[in-house]
Amino acid sequence: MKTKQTDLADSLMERGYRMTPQRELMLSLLGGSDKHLSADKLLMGVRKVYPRVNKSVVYRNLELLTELGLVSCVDFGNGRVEYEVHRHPHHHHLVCRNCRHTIMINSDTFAELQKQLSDHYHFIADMDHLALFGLCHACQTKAQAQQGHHPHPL
Amino acid sequence: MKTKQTDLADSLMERGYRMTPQRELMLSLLGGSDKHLSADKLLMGVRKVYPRVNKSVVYRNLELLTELGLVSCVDFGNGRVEYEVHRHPHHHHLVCRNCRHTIMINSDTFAELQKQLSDHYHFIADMDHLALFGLCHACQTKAQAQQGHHPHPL
DNA sequence: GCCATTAATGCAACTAGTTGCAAAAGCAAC
DNA sequence: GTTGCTTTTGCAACTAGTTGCATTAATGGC
Repeated sequence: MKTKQTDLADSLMERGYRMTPQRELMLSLLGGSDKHLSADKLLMGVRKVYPRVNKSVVYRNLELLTELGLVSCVDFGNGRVEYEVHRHPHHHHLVCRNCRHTIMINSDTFAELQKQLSDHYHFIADMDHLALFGLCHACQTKAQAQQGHHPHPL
Repeated sequence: MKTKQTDLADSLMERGYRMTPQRELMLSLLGGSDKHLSADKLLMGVRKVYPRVNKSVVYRNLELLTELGLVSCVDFGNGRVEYEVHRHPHHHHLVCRNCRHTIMINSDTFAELQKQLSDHYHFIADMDHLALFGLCHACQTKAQAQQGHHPHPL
C-alpha cells in the first residue's frame, strides 16, 4: 500500500527537491494528523525523533511545502498560524473573534465573489484556506444580552 | 475649525480613555497621512518629537484604537501590517502575491458573500479592510508568457 | 491647586518567525 | 567508492510584536 507520505515525498522529488529525514518526518506528522498543527507543535514532534532539529528548518520546509501546494497554511489571527496537509481542498474557516471557535465551510460560497473580482478587476484571488473573522451565532446572542455592560468594548 | 485629531481625541475621552501626548501625536500622524503607516514608521514619527517613546506604547495604542474602531489595520501578508485612520469605511485590498501591488475596492462586491454567511452559518463576518491575495492582471500575463521556465514555482 | 485613583508609559525579558552563512548531506557521474 | 555540485541543515544573530511590572502622569473630586 502506498502511503500518503510517499505521495508527498514523490511530489517533492519530482520537482527537484530532496527527501531528507527531517522532511520525511514533518510530512509524516502533518499527514498523520487530521487537524492543523502549529509550527511550534510540529517542531516539538520532529524533535522527539531528531532532538537537534532547528526551528528554521521547520519554518523553511513549511514555506516550501506551502509553495508546492502540498501543505496549506491558515492564519487564524492573533498570531495563530497552523498548517495542514492539503487534502481537503478549497475549504475556508469562519473564526469567531470573541470565542475563537472556527467553522469550516466549503468554497462554493466564494465562487460568486471570485468571479466578480475576476470580471471587474482582472484579479485571480487565491481562494483557498481563507480565514474570515466575525462573530459566531452564540457570541452574537451573548453580545445582545450584555449590551451596555462593557466598560471596554468587545 | 474642528480638526480630525480633535474628533478622534473626543472619541477616546468619551469612552473613558485618556488623551496623552503620545496618543495625540500618534493620532495626528495617522490622521495627517492619507496612506497606511506601519507600526515601525509610526514609532519613528513619534520619536522625532518624543525620542524616548517605547515601541510597546505604539503597539498598545494601535491595538486600542483598532478596538475602538478609530483606526483600521490591514494585513498585507509577508509580515506587512499597516494602520490607517478609519476614514474610508468598508474598503478592501486585493494584494498581488507576486508583485505586491494592491488594488483598493469598495465593499459592495462582498455584500452577497456576507449575506450568505449570515443566512447559512449565522456568522456575522467582519467585512472591513479585508486583504485578499492572488495574482494581478499584469502578473497573470507574465506568468503565462514564462510558463515552464521556472525551476521553482512562483 | 492638591490629592487619590486609575490608566498609560517605559523598560526589560520574552515569543514567533526570518536571514546569512558555514558545515553537512544528498545525488549524479565517473 | 570517490569527486563535485547543489540543496539542506544547524546555528547565531536578527526583526516584529507581546507581556509583566514598577514608575509616571492624566483626570475627577474636593
